[in-house]
Amino acid sequence: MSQSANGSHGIPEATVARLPVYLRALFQLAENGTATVSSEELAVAAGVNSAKLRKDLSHLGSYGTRGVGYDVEYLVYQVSRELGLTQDWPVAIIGLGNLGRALANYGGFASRGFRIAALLDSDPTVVGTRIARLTVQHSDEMEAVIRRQRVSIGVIATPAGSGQGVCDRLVAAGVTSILNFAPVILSVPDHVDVRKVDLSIELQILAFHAQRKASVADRPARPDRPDQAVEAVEAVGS
Amino acid sequence: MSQSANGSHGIPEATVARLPVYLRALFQLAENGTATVSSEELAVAAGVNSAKLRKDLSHLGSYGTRGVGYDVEYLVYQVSRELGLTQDWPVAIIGLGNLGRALANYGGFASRGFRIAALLDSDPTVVGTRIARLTVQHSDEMEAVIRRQRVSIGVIATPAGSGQGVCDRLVAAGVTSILNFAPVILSVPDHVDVRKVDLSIELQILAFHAQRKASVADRPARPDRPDQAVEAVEAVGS
DNA sequence: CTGACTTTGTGCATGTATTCACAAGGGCGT
DNA sequence: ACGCCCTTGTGAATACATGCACAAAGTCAG
Repeated sequence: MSQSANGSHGIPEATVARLPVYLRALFQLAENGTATVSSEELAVAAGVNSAKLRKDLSHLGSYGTRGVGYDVEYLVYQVSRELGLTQDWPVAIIGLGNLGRALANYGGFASRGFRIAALLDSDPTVVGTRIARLTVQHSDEMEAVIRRQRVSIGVIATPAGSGQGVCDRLVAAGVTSILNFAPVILSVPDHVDVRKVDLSIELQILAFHAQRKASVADRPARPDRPDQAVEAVEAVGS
Repeated sequence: MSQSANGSHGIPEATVARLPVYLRALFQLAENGTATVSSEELAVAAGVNSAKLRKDLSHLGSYGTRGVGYDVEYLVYQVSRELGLTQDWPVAIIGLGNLGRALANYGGFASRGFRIAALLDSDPTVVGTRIARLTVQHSDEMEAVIRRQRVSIGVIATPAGSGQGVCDRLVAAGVTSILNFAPVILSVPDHVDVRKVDLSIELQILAFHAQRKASVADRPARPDRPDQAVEAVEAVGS
């Protein structure tokens, strides 16, 4: 076959970011007992354009059947494999405040290859407590725990102030994938991947669009309130 | 005409997504007492290329001074205003499981114009409890509460199964901005904005890159394990 | 007042992503 | 066995985003 596309470094970033969405839609279909799905149906379920979906899937290989569609189970396997979900990814969560606890208890976390292997915190009143069947260990043990458990993904759920420090120690201990929930911009060496999840940023983006909608709807003028100055400094830390 | 850019619908989406990051960097600088900042410095603090930063800011207007840089306080105000943060955005959180509670207690949430105005849940054992100075109300009250509090942004923190239903009710009650934490693809009318925050998706993206790194480092062959089939259906619900 | 120096704002080239539209390919009924 | 019909996979067109490189515009020293 004309195997071209699927090569080992050929998948665009935008496509990678959508594969998990497709995977979720596929699981839903499988749950419903659907055996076969067309690009159009899957695209609707995933909330994207069908041409985009087909092009995305074509980067993994030619797994559809013309005139029929895609076999759901087979496609689930191919996408999972491409994303690396057929192997085990031990995850460590650092910081067990409200958010860290929520993450530790979140069911969907553990599924699909991700396994919470360690919980770490520096607060002595939290260390030693059990959360989601694991005992919280002290941050001093970070390096040892990471090596022992072969942790490959670190989740930072600390206050902003500790974010960079924790990140540096994770990197030093050999972690090369980091998911950051702390509202701080992390700097890391090139070989380390960081993804951030930041609800404050998402809210601000929503506010931008909401403001636009409001100013269009009401009246094209007076979108702001010039009399009320913004309060200058807002602590970014915990 | 030189003034062109700043028009009422001229800001690219990619730029909007970065403005909150710049804002955070600016707050940090202001906290340090920095009065003026160059595009290069700000770019480093925000983790982007300086040309990109300048182009982004140029979409809001010409707020820098050549040879000097940007006045931090003034830029904070301009970016805040552009994002709509100079006005009040009442937020309702629906679903007060681990995640909802973490969000309600999250300090950074309340700052910068966002104000938690209501907490809603359908579980009778949760309704009536107080979280972060607010009493949890029953979901049945959703429409009334949203109108009374003039809620404009809804945060969905329910299990996946309830996500679409809650979303529909929010939309029906007039909410046009939704932040979705439930692992489900929401479908909404065109005039409604949805942003999703999905840690499982972020982890999968990290896994993809980690896998690539591993297979490049180890040996260019054998990136997959053909003997170990993927376990087929994984419930997506809570 | 002048000229050297700094940093912005932006034209242009390049790269990446999306979407259209259709030929290529495969199933299925007859 | 054949041809119709459906859906994939992809070339080509378009739209969007990034980054270089520099002229325009300001500061500041003397």
